[in-house]
Amino acid sequence: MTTLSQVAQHAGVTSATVSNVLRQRGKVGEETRARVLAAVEALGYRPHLTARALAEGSAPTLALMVASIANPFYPEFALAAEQAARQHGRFLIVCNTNDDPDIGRAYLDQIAGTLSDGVLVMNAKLRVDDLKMTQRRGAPVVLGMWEKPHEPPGLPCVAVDFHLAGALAARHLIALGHRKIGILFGGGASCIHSERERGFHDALAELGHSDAVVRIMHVHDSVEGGLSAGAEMLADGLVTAVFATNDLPALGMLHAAADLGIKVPQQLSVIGITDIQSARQARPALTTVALPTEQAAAMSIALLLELIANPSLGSPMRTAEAPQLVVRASTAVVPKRRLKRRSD
Amino acid sequence: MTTLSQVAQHAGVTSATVSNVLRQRGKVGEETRARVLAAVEALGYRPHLTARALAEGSAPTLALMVASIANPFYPEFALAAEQAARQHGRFLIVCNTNDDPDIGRAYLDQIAGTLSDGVLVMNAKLRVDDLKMTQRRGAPVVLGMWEKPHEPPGLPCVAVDFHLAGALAARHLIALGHRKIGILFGGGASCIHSERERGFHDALAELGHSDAVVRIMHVHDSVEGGLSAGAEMLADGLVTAVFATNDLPALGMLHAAADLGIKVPQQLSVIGITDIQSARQARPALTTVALPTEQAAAMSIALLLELIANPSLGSPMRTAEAPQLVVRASTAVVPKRRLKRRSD
DNA sequence: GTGAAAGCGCTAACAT
DNA sequence: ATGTTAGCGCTTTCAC
Repeated sequence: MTTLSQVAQHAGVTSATVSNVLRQRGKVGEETRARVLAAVEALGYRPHLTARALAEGSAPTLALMVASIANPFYPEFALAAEQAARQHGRFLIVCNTNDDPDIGRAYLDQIAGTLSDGVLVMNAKLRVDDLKMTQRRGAPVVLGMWEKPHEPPGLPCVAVDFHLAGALAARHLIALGHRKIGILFGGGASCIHSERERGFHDALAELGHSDAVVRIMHVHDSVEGGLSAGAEMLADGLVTAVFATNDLPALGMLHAAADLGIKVPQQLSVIGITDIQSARQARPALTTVALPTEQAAAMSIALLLELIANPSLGSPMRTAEAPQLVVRASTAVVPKRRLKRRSD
Repeated sequence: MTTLSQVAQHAGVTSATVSNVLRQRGKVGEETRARVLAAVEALGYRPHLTARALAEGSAPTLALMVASIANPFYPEFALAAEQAARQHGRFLIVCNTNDDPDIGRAYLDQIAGTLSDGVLVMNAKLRVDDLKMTQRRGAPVVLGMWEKPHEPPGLPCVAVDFHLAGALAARHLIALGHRKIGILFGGGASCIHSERERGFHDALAELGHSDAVVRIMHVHDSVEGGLSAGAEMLADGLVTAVFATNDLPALGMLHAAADLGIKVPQQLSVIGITDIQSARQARPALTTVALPTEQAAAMSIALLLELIANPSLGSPMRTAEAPQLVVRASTAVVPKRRLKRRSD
């Protein structure tokens, strides 16, 4: 390993000078500068980021807390977050909490404020107390996707209008004539998905179709969850459309329909929320409400960096662009039979 | 932030003693020990990992270099790697190189040996020279999945027998009676996939069916790549089975078949390699050759840690368990018609 | 058993 | 324009 002072020695100057030329700080003589640069080159010097961090009192990394990077939603967010961090000269440490608040806390305890300057949370399964305590220790925390733009969480966050996302799904289904709708409610009772479901119901009410929801099932937020619940929901042939609060169960529903020989979208419409990669790739391609995932990731990193630079900012809430309906091949107008049946 | 010396002061001892009780090192008096622990508790002290790293001359993080964490293959590997690292008290920095050797080099330059003690590479798009130089600087490098167990790469690695993976696919297809086989060759010409393809061909030769491959197409290693190539490959209805060197194009092929109204597996068999999550979830579920992804990740981390502890180990190669054929719903015996046609 | 002191590699005043 | 001098928070000999 080559150190600053070795470079200094080689260049016949002192390490402070080397530091200065490397960080373009104080004015350094043109000739000295060249000599230093040559020494850096000759010795293959690379700054020791850990030492620099200690001296500067700040770390070059940010922590990203997710339930599991293997969940198909996170990688897209993580990629965008890492790129954004990278552009600001920061590295990203990925922390999988496995939805266990204790693992999350252990992570926060260890790295927040020591190894990482800030924490980006994309996982609701962390205790708010732990997050606040992390903040108090001096490491900013931002919530990567807060579901209620109109109800700040008391922590810095980037809000995404999940209520609207649900509403968009409802309007789409109603516009297609669906009046017998099933809901696949993912991710546990008191979670982020409830806002989506509320948006769905509210839109239904606005449109005068509050009674259109004929089935609601809570499912594990996964393809498998949607698959098993789907088989049950589809059994009696009542519903003509299914709204899943997330793409994964929606995809599972697609499979359930296929297994039962039910044609999508001819006999059944399916809509999800998020627009993950596999939604585009599914057969039929999934109609869904796209979330501004990448934008939210980039905004989160930007906010985090601002908070690190200026901790007195409080708990600002930034709002990402609105979710957007993406119509693909899994939704269509309600089959005639169903429309008739409804009128009796 | 609470520092060691603050704790020391609070406990009426010196920081060396606090350090000792915290790291269970030198013998500390039972009574002092209790007092220190109480102070730690009272002040909410957490060790500053960066400072510790600098003092110890080693970092608590490992770097994982991947092309893109958003590629469906990497998250599973990354999760396993992070868990393994975690169990050894290490954190994982994820570096997306976007298949750009220059980005990879920039990463290596910056973090290897300073922020991270070692580098796990899951991406062939890094220059070997850069990796060797990283090693020379004192940061061990391990290749997460080396494709040739019988040809060590000159760098520490965990080998997975990709030749066998290809062979297993071939034997399966031949056993089912397929004699008109198309190959979707993913990931660029001189890449990791060539070993799989070679394994496929070698097995064919062994079985006396070298002429069974009637189409070979190079495709982008993605669902889209398989989809577009698939449409073309299937156009004339010649092939009865398709071997894709990776699951992603295999999945794309499934879609291409669906789009053309070709039934899988009744009219067409499709087999991939890897066994990513979506292979299980596809309809029909994809027959594939499962790679020991998680084991390779865990072994890679273990090897990396060994090398960090003992740099004089050289370039050991560990071999992960053999790939395994996983028969699901996308392959079946060749349709009769095809068998007949072959005999004319 | 506990303390004193040096130092990890770098930064940032402050001198000169 | 360059050098001197303190640290950053922790670990680790080496004395006592």
